[in-house]
Amino acid sequence: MKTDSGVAPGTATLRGKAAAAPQTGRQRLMAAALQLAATTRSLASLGLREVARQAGLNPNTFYRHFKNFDDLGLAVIEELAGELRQGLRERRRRPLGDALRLDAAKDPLELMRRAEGIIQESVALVLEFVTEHQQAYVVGIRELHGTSPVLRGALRKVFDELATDMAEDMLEIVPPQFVDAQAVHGIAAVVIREMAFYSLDYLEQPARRDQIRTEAQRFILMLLWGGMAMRMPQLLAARTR
Amino acid sequence: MKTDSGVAPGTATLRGKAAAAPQTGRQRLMAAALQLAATTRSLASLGLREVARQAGLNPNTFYRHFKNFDDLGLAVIEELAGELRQGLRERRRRPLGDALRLDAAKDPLELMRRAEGIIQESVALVLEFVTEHQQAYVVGIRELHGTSPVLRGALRKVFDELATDMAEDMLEIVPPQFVDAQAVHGIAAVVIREMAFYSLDYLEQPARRDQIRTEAQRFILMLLWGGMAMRMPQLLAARTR
DNA sequence: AGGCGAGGTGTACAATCGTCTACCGGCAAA
DNA sequence: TTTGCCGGTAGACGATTGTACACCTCGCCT
Repeated sequence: MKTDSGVAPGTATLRGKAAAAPQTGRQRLMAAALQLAATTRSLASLGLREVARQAGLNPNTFYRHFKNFDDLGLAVIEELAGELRQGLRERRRRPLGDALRLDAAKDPLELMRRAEGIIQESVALVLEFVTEHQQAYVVGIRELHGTSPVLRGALRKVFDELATDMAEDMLEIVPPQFVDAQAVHGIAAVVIREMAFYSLDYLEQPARRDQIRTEAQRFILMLLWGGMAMRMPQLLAARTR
Repeated sequence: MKTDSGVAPGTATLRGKAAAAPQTGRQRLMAAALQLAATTRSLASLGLREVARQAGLNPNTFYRHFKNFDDLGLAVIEELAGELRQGLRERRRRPLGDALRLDAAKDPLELMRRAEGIIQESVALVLEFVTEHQQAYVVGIRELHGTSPVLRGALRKVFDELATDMAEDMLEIVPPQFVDAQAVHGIAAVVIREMAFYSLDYLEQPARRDQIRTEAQRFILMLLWGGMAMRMPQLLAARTR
């Protein structure tokens, strides 16, 4: 393995053979970087030649498409963020028929009982999505605390958008007179972040998956209870007064 | 800057001059690694020569003390974890006189009102401690999601110990009949993790410090409310039934 | 007095890195 | 038809890396 072009030198003349992957060079580089980052090391610390080798391309080709490594990172994030956001939105919409919408007129206890079911499905959906996009998720979380301020900023924005989406959906489910609208966004942000943690565990410890799932559900439910209780402390006080 | 020994070649004959830092070589290497990791890049991706240069030592000296980079990382983590845990414990004990202990006989509303004050102090203490150990904290969080399974495991254990400490203290403050003991540990774990996030923001955005502080306080309080509400749902239901 | 191991230094080497310059095939616009 | 550009390759450069081998010098133990 002395040559730089690694797996398949693929001189231009042989390119036509077995073209099972009609990917453009740019996509191949991004995929290679993602795979390497997920298994080997941090995105920012990848080698230019390393990525090119993994992609089966000449090191110089990298320059044609990206100038920095931050540039590549941003492209990867942008692509994956779009996919993730859209995917989550689609799935989260699906199981919520009108039958599941919580009636504002019901009492809090009944509300929470039904919220429990909805949360159960939502958590399952997120975890399912995560397993399908394992690489992207691991790298995303890694880079969220990484060394590149550019990537960190981009990822923070992505997470914030996800939180906004989730808050929006939560407000559709739980009527606003039970929880503070601003608090809902805060809850969503925390949930998104914590789900990242749970997801890592979920991916790495397949044996504990059920336990992690119920743990995540309990946590979200607790946050919801907390939001309600803070909004209506008199409910808690009602009994002792 | 062509030489490897960087700042001060410090040949053995000149060593005596201005020995303001009586550090052993091992400590110097660890300090150098920490500083580089905090400012430059991930701990695992540091260069052997780079660290030695920063420490003002010969590259080969590294081998005398550590074999892997994981080895160095573990040493750094171990040292800092002890310091952090002890520091936090000391400080958390200080402001809690008997006067602040919450009486189990009081009603939940009064309990939460007083818990608010305690949380306020606790958050302030953590953030103060974080500002003092900025480097260690940043690196710790970075490496918690890093590429080295060894370091990740070690850091996870550290965070878990911190959570256990916090849970212990919480149970001293909030009587167990108001919250589930197991849930308290869960709350503490989440709080520790989230405080890590808040701390990063706190360090990076000095202008928003006050806002971040109150946000963290609100979050913890909400979790506490949630824990109580889950323990005693009949309190919430009491009003509407 | 002698041995010896721990901590430190210097030199050397192969490998890899990022980057520069030059070359080439196809394809689209002129 | 020619021109120009886009995506790809080849080769070479100096710099930096991890590691191996050899040497030195304390302090401690016997």
